[in-house]
Amino acid sequence: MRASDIDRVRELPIFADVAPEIFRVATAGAHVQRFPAGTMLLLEGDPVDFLYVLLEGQVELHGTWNDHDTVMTILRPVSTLILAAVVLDTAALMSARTLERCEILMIPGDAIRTAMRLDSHFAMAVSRDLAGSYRGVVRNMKNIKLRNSTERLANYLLALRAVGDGGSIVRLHHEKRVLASLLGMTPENLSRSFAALNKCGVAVQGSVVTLSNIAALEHLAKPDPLIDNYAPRGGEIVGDADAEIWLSEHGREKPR
Amino acid sequence: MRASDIDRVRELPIFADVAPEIFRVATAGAHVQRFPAGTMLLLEGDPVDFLYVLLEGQVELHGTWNDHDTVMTILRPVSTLILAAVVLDTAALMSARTLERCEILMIPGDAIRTAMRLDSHFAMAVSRDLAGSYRGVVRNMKNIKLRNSTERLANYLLALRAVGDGGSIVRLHHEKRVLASLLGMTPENLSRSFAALNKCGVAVQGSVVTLSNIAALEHLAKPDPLIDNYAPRGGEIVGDADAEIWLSEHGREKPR
DNA sequence: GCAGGCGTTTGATACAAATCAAGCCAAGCA
DNA sequence: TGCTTGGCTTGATTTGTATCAAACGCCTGC
Repeated sequence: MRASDIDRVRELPIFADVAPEIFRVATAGAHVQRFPAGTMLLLEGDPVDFLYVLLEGQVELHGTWNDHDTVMTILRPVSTLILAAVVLDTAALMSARTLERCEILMIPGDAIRTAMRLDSHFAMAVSRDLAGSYRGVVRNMKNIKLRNSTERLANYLLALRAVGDGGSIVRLHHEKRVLASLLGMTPENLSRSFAALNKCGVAVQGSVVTLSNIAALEHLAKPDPLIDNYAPRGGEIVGDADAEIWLSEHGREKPR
Repeated sequence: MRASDIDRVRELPIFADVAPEIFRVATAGAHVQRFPAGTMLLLEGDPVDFLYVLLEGQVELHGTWNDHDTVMTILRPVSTLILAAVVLDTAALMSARTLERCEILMIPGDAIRTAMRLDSHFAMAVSRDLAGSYRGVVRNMKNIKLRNSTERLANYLLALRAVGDGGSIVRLHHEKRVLASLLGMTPENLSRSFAALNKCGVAVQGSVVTLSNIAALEHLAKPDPLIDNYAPRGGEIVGDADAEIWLSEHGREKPR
């Protein structure tokens, strides 16, 4: 591994508190690898030998059943992939595919488990990462079970705005068919949901979306801090445990 | 805490490998409490001060939004509740309610976090529990996004059979309206889904379900080890990492 | 420039699920 | 016994979503 890579890895949340010698154990046999867009990194059901850490690019996790498939989440840097499977030393439940050119750190699963055994701080960091991921899926599940597709889209747009510059113009990060699957609908219905949001001041042109009436959009979307992982709840001070928040396409919470 | 309670707690997966002095730290200030059926243990958004360990009874975790609510999972002994929130020291994303009389061990969150810092084996056990929970929700999510309601019911019945005695008669563990919400449908549609499964040999009488044509039911359900957490995949030997499996109403995987 | 391909949009239709409204049934109780 | 209650079922209807089909726009490669 190159020195510049080591520096970047050092900054990952899961390695923040780790002693130097443990860091060496954890990253023993680790290497950074580059993948082109559209690469299948991992198929669901595969045994997992490496922990993947996404340093650059976007990766989609998706699931398949009976000739259907659905995008479960989309990860952006810096995120771990399949940490749960590594911790349990078991098969992956989701497939992973690069959506664009990616740079990924691959760490042998054994090294991760050994480092956890040797350093409680590292094991705690892993726990925090997993706890954040767990809560991410729970939020996602509430989103799917409690809202209809237009409401999900509206909240997605508001979340995009919140993690961006907060202006009234947001850019979609993915192809619409990918976004549709992530939001649990068909591409056709994503189109129609966008059309339905016209009356809330939403205008789409390619991947650029203009939100000209945030109040109306919020009235329809009814964003909720227990589902949508952004922005502190009304008037609270930022800085406490849960106010520091981070979004990865309705993905996971940021472990502290 | 009574000596008999201590013995039971000792057997919990997360305390299996823990040194005696750490066990004492972790359970400092812990106590067992009994709750009647229908008790709200925790409201979503509440700060979480205790880790709950369900020793007896059933607890439902549910989420709310905009006057709707949905059952996210149902836990049976022995399970931890809201471990993720305890690890991150943050607010709960789901409400918890007892479905029947329950016996619950309550451990101060501070004690858990301290014990994790002191003992890497305990921190690893927490990681495994969280990893199992994470994978449980992922399975649940795939179930919801990839299957229609009748398919979900069919798989639920097969899962019940698998964790039971494997006979052709299974007992539903919950009221039908709770089951309906858990499976992501209305009570009315649960009725209709049961009716639709008649042609696969499914007959319902109250909470007793007779499955007289497993082959037909499986043909419709198409159970998948990457969604339905029971039974080893075809012909594999039980005993390896993931074959030892355990179901809690499509809940979580058993941490080893 | 033009042809082809692919992602997207639009419309028509079919299907699935939620909702609304009765009615049923068994348990609890006066 | 008769009454009420709550959970469950059944039917009619509406709403939401998927599917099918066609057309459009855009980019690419020839």
